[in-house]
Amino acid sequence: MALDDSRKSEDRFQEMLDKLKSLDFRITPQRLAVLRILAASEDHPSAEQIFEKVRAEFPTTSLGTIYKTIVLLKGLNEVLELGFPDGRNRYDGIKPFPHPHVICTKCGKIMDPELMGLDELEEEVSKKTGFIIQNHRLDFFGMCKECQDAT
Amino acid sequence: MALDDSRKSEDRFQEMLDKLKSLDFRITPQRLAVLRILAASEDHPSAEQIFEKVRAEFPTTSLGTIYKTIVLLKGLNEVLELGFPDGRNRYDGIKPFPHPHVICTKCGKIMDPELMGLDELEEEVSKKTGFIIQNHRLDFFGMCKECQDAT
DNA sequence: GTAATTGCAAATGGTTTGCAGCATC
DNA sequence: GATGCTGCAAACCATTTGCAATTAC
Repeated sequence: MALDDSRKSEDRFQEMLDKLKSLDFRITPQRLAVLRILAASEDHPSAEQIFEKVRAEFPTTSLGTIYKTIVLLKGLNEVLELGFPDGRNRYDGIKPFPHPHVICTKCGKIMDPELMGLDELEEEVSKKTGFIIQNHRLDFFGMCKECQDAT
Repeated sequence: MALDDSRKSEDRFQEMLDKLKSLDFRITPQRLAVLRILAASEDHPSAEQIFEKVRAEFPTTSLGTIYKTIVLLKGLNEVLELGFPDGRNRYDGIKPFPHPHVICTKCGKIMDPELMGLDELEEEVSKKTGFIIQNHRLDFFGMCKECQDAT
């Protein structure tokens, strides 16, 4: 991880921690571990993956606590849940707002491409349908460079 | 339903039926019922909703058979599955290819807005990430006109 | 001290699976 | 008549829930 990334991760961790403190939620070692991992994970980890990492530094933690912490952070808009119908949900604590994703259907890698023009699309949809749009989700599915080369 | 819609629905039904026949799948009353309902449903029904409608005309049908038929049609690219992480999946047998959806978070209504420029977006993503894109999913979430007025 | 949080275990629920009997071709 | 399909019931499995014990404040 580059110095710049490590700096961003720390900032993001502090941001989430401040939010929890300001709302009088209790700061437990388990929650701190989840925050630290979410702030440092560029790879959109699953609940299970977060669990394994938390366990490494705090072995008594249970999976239920991971889920409860995620629910809490979702409610505070501090983590973005990428729900998938096969039940393998993934989480993004770095950019906890809607943004497009590119997902490798072979290895499961998830990346964030930078795309313009989504806000305009949202406005177009609103005009054409009369909906008040609150949220969106845009996923592209395909095969990543590494998996292509591995063929 | 307008005459035009009823005509389209019949065409679509025939299209799916022909596909099943050409591939030597057996034509059962249950399958015919599912095809007819999918071809006529603009509202992106759930498996349960398809089940209820099939049951109305063919009471011994089981939910398992509905799911098996859906799996079959998915494999033939004759139905689009809109999977949701809460397990309430919805199906589109009329336009069985990726297209954007607008979803009412209050009443569950799903509409198809006509949007341009998605193919270009797909190409942009491919260039920027090196992925070969095979598929995509674009959902907008919000509140429909009727639910706004009901407030 | 007390109210929130944890850890454990059981429940949830849409979908999938296995299999015996039945219907299609 | 052989094979594929149906109906039933059990299994699946990530997530949620209930509750007694523990911990942050």
